[in-house]
Amino acid sequence: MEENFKKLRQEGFRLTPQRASIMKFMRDNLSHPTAEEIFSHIRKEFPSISFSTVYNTLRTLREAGLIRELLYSPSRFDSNLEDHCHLVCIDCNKIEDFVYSDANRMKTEVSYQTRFEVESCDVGIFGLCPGCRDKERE
Amino acid sequence: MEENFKKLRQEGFRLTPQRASIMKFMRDNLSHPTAEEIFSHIRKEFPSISFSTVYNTLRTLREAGLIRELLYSPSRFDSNLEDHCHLVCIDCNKIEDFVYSDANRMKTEVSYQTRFEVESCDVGIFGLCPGCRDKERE
DNA sequence: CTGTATGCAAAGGTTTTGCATCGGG
DNA sequence: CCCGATGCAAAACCTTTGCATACAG
Repeated sequence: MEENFKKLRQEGFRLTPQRASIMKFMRDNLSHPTAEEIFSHIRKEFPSISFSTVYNTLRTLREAGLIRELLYSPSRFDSNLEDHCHLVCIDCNKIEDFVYSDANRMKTEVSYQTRFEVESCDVGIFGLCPGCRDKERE
Repeated sequence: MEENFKKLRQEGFRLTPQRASIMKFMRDNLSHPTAEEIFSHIRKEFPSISFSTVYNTLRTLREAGLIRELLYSPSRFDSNLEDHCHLVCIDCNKIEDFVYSDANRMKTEVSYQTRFEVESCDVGIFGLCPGCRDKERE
């Protein structure tokens, strides 16, 4: 935890009590909470905290590389029902397909090792598409 | 395409010109369009089409099993920065982790075979968690 | 002290819903 | 013909932004 506080400061952000509380909650919580869930929990300790502080803090933590966000918004629609990877550009938001032959093996592994009933899967690979990568280097 | 029309009807939905047009657009379009992009395109053919028809149609096509939707909303936050799978329950929306050892190999494969600069990945496996699976069978 | 973070309210963007009318089967 | 689909408007939901105040460094 101290390490995370240090990293936050190294990235040029201040360590406020609200931020520390959210960071602790995230560390102790494996359930991938939504902003709403985080807000509800933190409010017990900081009754006056606002939604915007929660959102701002989450963005800050994301920018400091301390958390990741699972997000597709707006949602996207795909008529390709075969399991395949999506190469998602974090800059221009374009999505390309990438055929990944092991998708089925992965699903089988989950079915085999857990009691989860697998229906479909989506592999998102996030990064920079060739165009945006070149732009970034200019 | 005829096959898709047939399946739509088999699932108990009507085939309207608007739906047929959206289905054709989805089939010809590999770019994972958003509802807004679909709306803009379909409006050229049906100037009077409304956003709600687009959304309703997309839900219908999803329910008929003709398209899939890439969506996490509201977004979720994860302090586990290691690459891992998420088992997402499509009924109760809970997310569990599943360690998938091949995540790195997958990223390497993408780096190797494409000019995409990989930063992170997220493997979503969708289905029913044990609890909801049992509930469904009652 | 200085400038960033907070809290509030308001706006922005995305998706859903209610309802009268239309039209597919 | 009937019931589901459309189109419109309004609401609901999720997230971001602007601004005055508070407080971390």
